Amino acid sequence: MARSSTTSDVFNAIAETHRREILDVLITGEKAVGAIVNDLSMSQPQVSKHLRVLSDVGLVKCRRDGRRRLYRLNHEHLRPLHDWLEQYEQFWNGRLDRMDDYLSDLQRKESTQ
Amino acid sequence: MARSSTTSDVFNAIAETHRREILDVLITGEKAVGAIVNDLSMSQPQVSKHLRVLSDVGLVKCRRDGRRRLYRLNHEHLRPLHDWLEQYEQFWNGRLDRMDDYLSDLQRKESTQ
DNA sequence: TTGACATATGTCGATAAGGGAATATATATT
DNA sequence: AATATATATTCCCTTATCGACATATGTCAA
Repeated sequence: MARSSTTSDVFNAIAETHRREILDVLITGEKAVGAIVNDLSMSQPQVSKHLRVLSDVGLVKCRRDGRRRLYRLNHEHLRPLHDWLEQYEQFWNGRLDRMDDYLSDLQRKESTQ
Repeated sequence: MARSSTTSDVFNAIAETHRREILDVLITGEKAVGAIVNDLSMSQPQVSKHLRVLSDVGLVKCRRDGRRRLYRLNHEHLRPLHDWLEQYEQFWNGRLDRMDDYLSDLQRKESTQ
């Protein structure tokens, strides 16, 4: 068996540097494919295909505007990643992380009330 | 060019379900390869190979103990993931997330003092 | 309608992944 | 020394990736 498909889940989808770059570009807001092509140095077909993958896993939504297609982030679908990562956050150091711990505790307490 | 190698960075390393499972098992603490093989339903060579990948990207550390090898998490190396994800956290909803925002603000303020 | 523009899709080649089975290596035991 | 145990490595196979290039699809404008 080969590696699991990039469209199988968010983890595989964001494993690609270029796809993360596309998401990063979309943070600033809705963008047409051409705009993304300009921002990053990628061919148009390349961008379209990566957008397809991102779309398949739900990380991105599309809207037509004339002959252009405007893509935007669909942040909620990064949840699985966030949730998985959260298990490990307690181990990190530094001020912000101690804060995170505090938050987790807080949430834990709330959820048992 | 094909997809970038799993050993190239953390993102690719954790794209594999089995590798995430291994990490999850190691959350409880140091474990020998055999123990991991027992916990998950994977062959020993399979586990060893995945451990190799995880080790290459630094997500896991190894220690010898007789003829066994004890593996443990190396949480800090999940940082890149955490940092990348953080950009998107502001968009999420719910109580905990509003808390996260609050924390980010707090840190931002502190860093500019 | 014809042509320009924006985007999507298909094909091909090179590369590498992940699993299975077999085997190598290292360490302990007798 | 011989054997058993624990783990790593190698080889082979099937499959999917990503990028390049070419082409199809869809939409607007004259």
